[in-house]
Amino acid sequence: MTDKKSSTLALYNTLSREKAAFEPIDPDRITMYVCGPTVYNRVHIGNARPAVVFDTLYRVLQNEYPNVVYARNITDIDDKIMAAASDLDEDISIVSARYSKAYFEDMAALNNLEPTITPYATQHIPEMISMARLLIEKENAYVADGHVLFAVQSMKTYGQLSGRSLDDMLAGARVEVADYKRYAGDFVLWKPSAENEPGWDSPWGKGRPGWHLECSAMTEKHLGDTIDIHAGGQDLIFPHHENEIAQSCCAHNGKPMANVWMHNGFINIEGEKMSKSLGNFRMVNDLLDQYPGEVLRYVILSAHYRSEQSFSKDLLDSAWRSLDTLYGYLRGIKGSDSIIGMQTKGYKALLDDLNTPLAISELHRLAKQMHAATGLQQQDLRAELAGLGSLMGLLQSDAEQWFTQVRSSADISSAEIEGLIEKRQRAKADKDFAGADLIRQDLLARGVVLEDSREGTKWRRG
RNA sequence: GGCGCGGUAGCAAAGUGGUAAUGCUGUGGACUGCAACUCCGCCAUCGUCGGUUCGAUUCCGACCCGCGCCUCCA
Repeated sequence: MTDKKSSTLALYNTLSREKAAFEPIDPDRITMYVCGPTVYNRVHIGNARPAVVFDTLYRVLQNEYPNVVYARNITDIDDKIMAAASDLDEDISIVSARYSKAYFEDMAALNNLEPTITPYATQHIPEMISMARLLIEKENAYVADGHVLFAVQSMKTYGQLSGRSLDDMLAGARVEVADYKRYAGDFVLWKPSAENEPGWDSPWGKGRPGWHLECSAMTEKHLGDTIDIHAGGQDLIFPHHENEIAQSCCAHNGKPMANVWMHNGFINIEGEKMSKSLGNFRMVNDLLDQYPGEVLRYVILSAHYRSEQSFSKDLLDSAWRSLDTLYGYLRGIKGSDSIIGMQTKGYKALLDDLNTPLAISELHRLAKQMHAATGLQQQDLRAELAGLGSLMGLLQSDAEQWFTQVRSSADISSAEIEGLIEKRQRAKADKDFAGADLIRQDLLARGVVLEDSREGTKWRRG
């Protein structure tokens, strides 16, 4: 942190379609908003990508600036949650509480830091109502049939983020034209709730907010009218972010909602987008039964965030082996220092629009170099490796634990393993190699790999 | 139909106007009682065809192929 900054953070901005140097509105208070989950189910690995990617950005920003305010919301009122609640015959608040808790657990398992603020939609209903009201006053919105609708034609620049004209948008076949809409592209700010549906009193009767309004209201309240960075998955560009911009910009007299808009690519399964409708999604918690969270994180960070990313069992296994190699180097070298070298190739890679694949290659380079070095130099390299890893949420576990941690209740205990290793040691001393090999094979069959070295026998669960 | 992204070794994945990082896999060897780990080495001319250039995978154009968005969606 004492290094003087020589490089600058450059980020690709969806709005301008180019990479540009990041210029904070207020260097003493960086503001970032990332769209969080709608909590009606467990999340899949595709939902985890933005969380991991922008968590990494959060870490880099924290290293660059003294005060970073990172908000990631929970959408806890939505028709899908209502549907899930009705299926389960539970109150909507029970469903959303269960799945928001599950989300936090999954995100923590992936080594994501907790955001500074986690706003809940249902706790911001008054703010949403007042924003909808303001938009009606400014004639950007109108009331029709119990709904409040945003009139997209009232905003000249509507469509800028996604690069579409109004005509283009309507050319698509999927626009549902409700008869109360003045214009087919208008979207809902507030909609009426039936007696048996959750709702809040409003000037337009009992109802609930539209999805887009939630994020605009929460961003305004916690971060301000114009924020530094707003991020999410590519599929949010249109309509979600486009509509957020429309709402916030019109409510704030034309001020931009965010200076930088960032969007991560999708995760593909066999060349196709992972999605709930295709049924090819992998739930994070299911994967966590089989892989350490760090392996999932490594996979996510091994591709650039804007690219689409392949996902398969082979990749998970390969990532696991890569981490084993890295932790293997770390295993024999004690030390707890962590230094972030701001002039290093790895750090510069992260500053360059989060080039995590390049930064990971630096992790490997540093680890090898550390392995070959001795003494003080080795300690320095170890600290640098830990420091670069810390920016990506990698390599922060204890190396010994990484290899020996029990992963399932069916695992053989560490004490038993060590007992067998001792027995094998005696067999080897007696030149009973057949007996020694038998023990080794037995352990291998039970998921334990032995590694002999001058310092003795190391083992790992593999 | 409109808008956008991509095609780099077996699998992934960076990158650059001057003959292509890194990881996993495979493979030859060293180490080892044998293995495992580790170490040394090997394995691609960057979708196709043209153009610009002394020189292009990297710039331009055309074409082929794949993928995404167009109000459920990270």
